[in-house]
Amino acid sequence: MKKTTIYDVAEEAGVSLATVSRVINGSNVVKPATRERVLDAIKKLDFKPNQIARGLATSKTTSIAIVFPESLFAHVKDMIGGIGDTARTLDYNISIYTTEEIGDGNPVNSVLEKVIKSRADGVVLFNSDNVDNEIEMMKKYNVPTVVIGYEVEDDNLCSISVDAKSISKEITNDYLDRGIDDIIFVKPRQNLVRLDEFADGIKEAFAAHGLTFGDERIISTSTHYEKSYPFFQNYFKDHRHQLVLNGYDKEAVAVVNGAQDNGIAIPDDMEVIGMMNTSYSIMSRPALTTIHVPVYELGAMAIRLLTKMLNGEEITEHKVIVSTHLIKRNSTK
Amino acid sequence: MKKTTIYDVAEEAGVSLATVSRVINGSNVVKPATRERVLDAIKKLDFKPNQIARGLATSKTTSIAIVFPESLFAHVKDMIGGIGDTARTLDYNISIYTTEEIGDGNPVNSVLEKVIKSRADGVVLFNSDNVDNEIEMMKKYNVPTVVIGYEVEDDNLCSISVDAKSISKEITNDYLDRGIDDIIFVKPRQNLVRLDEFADGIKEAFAAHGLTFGDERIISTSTHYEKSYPFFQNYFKDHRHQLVLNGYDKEAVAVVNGAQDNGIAIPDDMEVIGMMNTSYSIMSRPALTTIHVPVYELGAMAIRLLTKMLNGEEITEHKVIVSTHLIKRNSTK
DNA sequence: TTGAAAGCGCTAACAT
DNA sequence: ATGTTAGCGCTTTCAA
Repeated sequence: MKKTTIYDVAEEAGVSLATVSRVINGSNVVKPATRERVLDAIKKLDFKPNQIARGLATSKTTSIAIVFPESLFAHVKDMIGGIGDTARTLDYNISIYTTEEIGDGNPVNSVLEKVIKSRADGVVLFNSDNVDNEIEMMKKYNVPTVVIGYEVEDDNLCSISVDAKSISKEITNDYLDRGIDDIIFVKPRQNLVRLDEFADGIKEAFAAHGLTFGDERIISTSTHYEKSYPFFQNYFKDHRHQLVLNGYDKEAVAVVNGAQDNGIAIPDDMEVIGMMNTSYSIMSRPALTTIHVPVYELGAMAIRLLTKMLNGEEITEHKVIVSTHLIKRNSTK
Repeated sequence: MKKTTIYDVAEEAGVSLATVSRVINGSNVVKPATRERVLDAIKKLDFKPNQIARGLATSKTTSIAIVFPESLFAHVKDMIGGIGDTARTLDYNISIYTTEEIGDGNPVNSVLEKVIKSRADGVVLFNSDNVDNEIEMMKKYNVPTVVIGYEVEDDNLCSISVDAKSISKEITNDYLDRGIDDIIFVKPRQNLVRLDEFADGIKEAFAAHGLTFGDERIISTSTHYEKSYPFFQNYFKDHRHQLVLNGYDKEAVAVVNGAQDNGIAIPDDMEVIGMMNTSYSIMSRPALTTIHVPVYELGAMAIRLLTKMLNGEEITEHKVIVSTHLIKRNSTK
C-alpha cells in the first residue's frame, strides 16, 4: 500500500503540486474554488503531508530533543508535563534521549550523536556530571540549547536554574538564630538542582554565626528509597540531630520513616525539611515541610525560551534564576 | 554556518558521495584505503549524517511514537524507563505525544495527525477512552502499533495487557473464604490497567460465594492525592470496612492516611491493598500490601514487540497478557 | 571497487 | 492565481 503523496492530491484535484503545497501551508493567494478542490482531494485521499520531506526541504524538523541522564529520571518526570504541554501548544514535537552513565563505549556521546543526527531544531539539557561536555557538543553543531538546573549563557544558549543557595541560607539562618545548630544535610547523589550551592548556603549561614558547617555533616544518599530508607533506619540507631535538611522529598521521607522507627518523634525530637514539594511530601506522615520548586513551570519556561531562540525573538534574560519558598507542614515545629 | 553534508566529505576525501554513503552505512565493498580516507574526512569535518534526509531516502525514521492521555501520565512515567532503555538498545528514538481530553477542536485527532505526519516507524498506544479511535487511525495509515493495557490483535497490531481479573478474584476469594465480606473497591478514574476487569474479578468471587458485589461498593476517585486524601479523610468519619482494594497505590495511601486520621488502625481495624507496587507503597506507613505489576517490563516488551513487527520477524503472541502477584507488607494482616 | 544518476516528498523561488 | 523547476541530503540501482 503506497502512501499518498502531494502528487496524488495534485492529480486528483487537477492542479500542480505547488498549488497543493500552497493550500496545506495556508498561502492566501490560492483561489477559493481551487482551494476547495484541493481540500476535497486531500480529504478523499486521506492525505497527511510527510513531515520528514518537509523537514528536508525547509531544514526545520519542528522537534525538540530532551536529553537527560537516567538517574535524573524522577525529576524530569515531574517537569515533563510542563515541557510537553508547552511544546504541544507551540507545535513542536518532543523526542526523549536518555544517557546512562554506566557502561562502556562512551554511551553519552553516542546519544548526543543521535541528537545531532536527528536535526532537532533545539535541545534542552539537564544538569548532570556531563553537562559541560554536552553543552560543548551543542555549541559545536550550533543547535539552540537551554540548560535546566545549571547556570550558563552564550549565543544560542540559555539556562534556567533554581536559586538553592538563598533558601538554604535563609532557613539555616533562621534555625541558627534560635540556637538550633545540630543540623545535617542529606544530599542525594543526583539532582536537578545544584545541591553544592544548597550546601554553600548552609555554610554561609554558619559562618555568619561564627560557626562552621563541615562536610562531615553532609550525607550523600542514593535516590532510591529502597536504599536510602534502610540506611537511615540504621543511621538513627545511634545518631540524633535537631534538623535534617534534604535535597529531595523522597530522601526526606526516608529520613522521617527511618527516624520514627527508632522512636525519634518528628517534629518534636527532630525537624525535617524536604525539597521540591512533590506529592511525596504530602503523603508522608507527618506531612513534610518542604521547599517549593516550581518544577512544571521550569519545564514550560525552558520550551518557551527555546522557541524564542528558534524564532529569533528577542530574549531579555538568557540566564533565568528561579526562586523558591518554604512550605510549612508538620515535619517542623 | 552551513552544516557539513555528505558532499563536503566526498570532496574532502576525493571520492564520490556514493562512496561516502557506503562507508557510513558499513558497506563491505569499499577498499580499506578508501574507507580510511573517508573516515578521516568525516572526522576532520565533524560530519554527522542528516537523519531526516536519510529518512526521506529510505522511508524509515527509526523513531517510535508514544501516545497517551495526560491523565495517564503517572503510569506512563513508571513505564517509560523500560520503553526508553529498550528503544535505545535497538537504536530507535522515541517521541512523545500527549493527548488531552479536555478542550475543544478535537485535540486528540490533531495529535494523531501529528503522529501520522511524523512518519514514525511504529507507535505505542495506551488504554484510554479514545483508544479504539486511535487504533482505527493507525490501522488506516498502516502503521505498526502496540497497545498497552488493552486487549486487541490484528495485522500490524499487538497488545500487552495485565490480567487484573485473576488477581482480584483470587484475593477476594481468599478474604471471602475467611468470612470477610465488607469489601470496597477504590477505582481511580484513569488507569493503565482495565479496572473494569478488576471489578469483574471481585464480582465473580462474590458470586461464587453466593453473594453480590454491587456497584455502590465501587468508589471512583481522582488520581490526584490532593483530592483523594481529603475525600477519604471525610469518608472514614462515618464509614468502616474490613478490606479496601485499590486500583493504584497512590489512592491506597490516601485511604490509609484518611482512615488513620479517623482512628482506624491499619491493618487491625481495616486492611488495605494497593496496586502496581510503586515506591508509594513502600513509603506509606504502614507499608502497603500491593499487587505487583511489572511496569518496566511492560514498556520494554512493547518496544520489543514493535520492533519485531518493524523487522518483519515472526511474532508468536500478538496478544500478551501479563500476570501479577500480591506482595504482602503491613497494611494487611 | 567506484561513480553517475534517479528518486524519496516536499518547499520556494521564478515564470507565466 | 497557478505551474515549472531546482533543490533539501541522503540511499540505491545501474554502469563502468
